[in-house]
Amino acid sequence: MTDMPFGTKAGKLPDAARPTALHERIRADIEERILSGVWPPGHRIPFEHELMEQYGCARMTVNRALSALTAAGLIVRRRRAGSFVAAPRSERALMEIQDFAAEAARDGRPYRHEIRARSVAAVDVAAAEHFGIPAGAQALRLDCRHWIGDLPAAVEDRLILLDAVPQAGEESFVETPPGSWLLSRVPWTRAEHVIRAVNADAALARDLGIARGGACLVLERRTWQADAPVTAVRLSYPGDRHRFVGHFSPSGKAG
Amino acid sequence: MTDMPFGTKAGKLPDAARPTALHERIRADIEERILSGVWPPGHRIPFEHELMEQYGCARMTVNRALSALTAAGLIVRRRRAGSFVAAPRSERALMEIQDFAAEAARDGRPYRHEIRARSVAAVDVAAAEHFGIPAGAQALRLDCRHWIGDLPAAVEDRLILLDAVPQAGEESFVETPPGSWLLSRVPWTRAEHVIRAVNADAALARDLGIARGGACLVLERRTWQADAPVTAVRLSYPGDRHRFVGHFSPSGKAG
DNA sequence: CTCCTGATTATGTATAGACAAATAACGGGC
DNA sequence: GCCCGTTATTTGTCTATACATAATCAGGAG
Repeated sequence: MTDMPFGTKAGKLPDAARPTALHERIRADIEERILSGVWPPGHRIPFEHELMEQYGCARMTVNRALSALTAAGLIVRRRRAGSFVAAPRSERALMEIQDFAAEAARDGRPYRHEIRARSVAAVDVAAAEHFGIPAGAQALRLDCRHWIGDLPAAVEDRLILLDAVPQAGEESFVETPPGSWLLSRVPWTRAEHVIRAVNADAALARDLGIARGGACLVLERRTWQADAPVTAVRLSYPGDRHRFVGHFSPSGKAG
Repeated sequence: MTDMPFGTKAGKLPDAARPTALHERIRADIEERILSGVWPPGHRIPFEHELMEQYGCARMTVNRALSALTAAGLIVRRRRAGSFVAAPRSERALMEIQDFAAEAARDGRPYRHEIRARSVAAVDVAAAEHFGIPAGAQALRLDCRHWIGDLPAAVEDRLILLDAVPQAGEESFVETPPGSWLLSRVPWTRAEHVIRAVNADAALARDLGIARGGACLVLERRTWQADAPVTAVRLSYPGDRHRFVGHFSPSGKAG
């Protein structure tokens, strides 16, 4: 290998558009395995030493790829121990707003949730319209209410696509609310949030314990894994008891 | 220098906590100059060659710092030309939601805004309370309304601190609404957003052309530049005509 | 004057080697 | 068995060098 010219490695594969730089390709390879779930959170990824041999390159090149993944928050590195797939980021900007347990803990008030309905069925036209996803696929539908202290904090109407998350079918969600459960188990590649304000109708007012017509925050979130929908949720909060807070800095990290 | 051990450079300054790694320090130094406005958008930062001499290190070390800044979107690099301070990011997650002109353009409807009040004064106790910033400093207070087509889209109540943005005192904001004006001129280091839902009182209902008690989205944003407040704004939107949309992907980039 | 070409220059990628720092694992002393 | 210091391993940082790539610029041909 000592005679091998530098820029000539990995000979140009006849493949389509691949990342041109080797460190980029290594990074993409690993990222793909993490996002696809092949390497779950906590999994130890190969040592720099091993990757270096696997790709036939210098350690600096591998290191560069892993540093990028570290910066992106996808892996965590520990000297002497190795590099590990990071726990799915829970606090990415708007993400944090559904972590009721954490919010309650900050205030020193007890948090709990109740599952009010749970069913497995194909996504019908009404549900598809409601959540903005295609109809037909098998999905778990959950109706859930969150409490902080003795006041309702939110009503949650959620769909979990069983194609993407088959193990959700076995889960009761009595111990862990569906949001946290998904957050800690399922990596996502894209998420979309919509925030609206609505006046509570009779049912919502009753469920949230507020006056009819009271202003409510509605958060709709849809999450994809490589263009396949994972989950869609509509969370309704009493407007006078809940606010969404986001911190930003130019580096992109949440505060 | 050939005999100089590697890790011993820059001898430990008696300073307080500084970034430990040199590439980290270079990155932080440059970031600071960009965010503080010393190097405005478009400014060419020193060549790797120059920085390398300035810090007495190898090019790889400088390159690493600049690569990080590129990944963060703070600089843009062009071969043969050099590295330049990037234009302020305009679409960072929630940031986009106030760009009425863009929103209107998407829909093909005309956008306009009106300045309903404009005054310069020291921040009094009531305003300090209202916006959550310290009282005392000289500030420009703006009351503004945004229209999309012939419907009111939002009411804006804003404070611009003249210590941080002195040139705002000379600006009428008739051509460019204050949000866009600030976004394109003033870099920020930290921003905080709060989103709430409220029932419109009589004044707000009148200004937005909605029924009294109608649900409204309220966005409060505060922006700092190195711990000094830059601007604070409260935007109120009709809940049935406005929604906040955010796209996220794991790499942290907005979609 | 225009178009093409080649030189120049700054960034992009990669190497091989070296030392530093942290820490998991091992082994000995009690 | 438990505590503690030593060792080995892995990541973190940096160097000095090399060649690749892209874009600008100057010069020459038409």
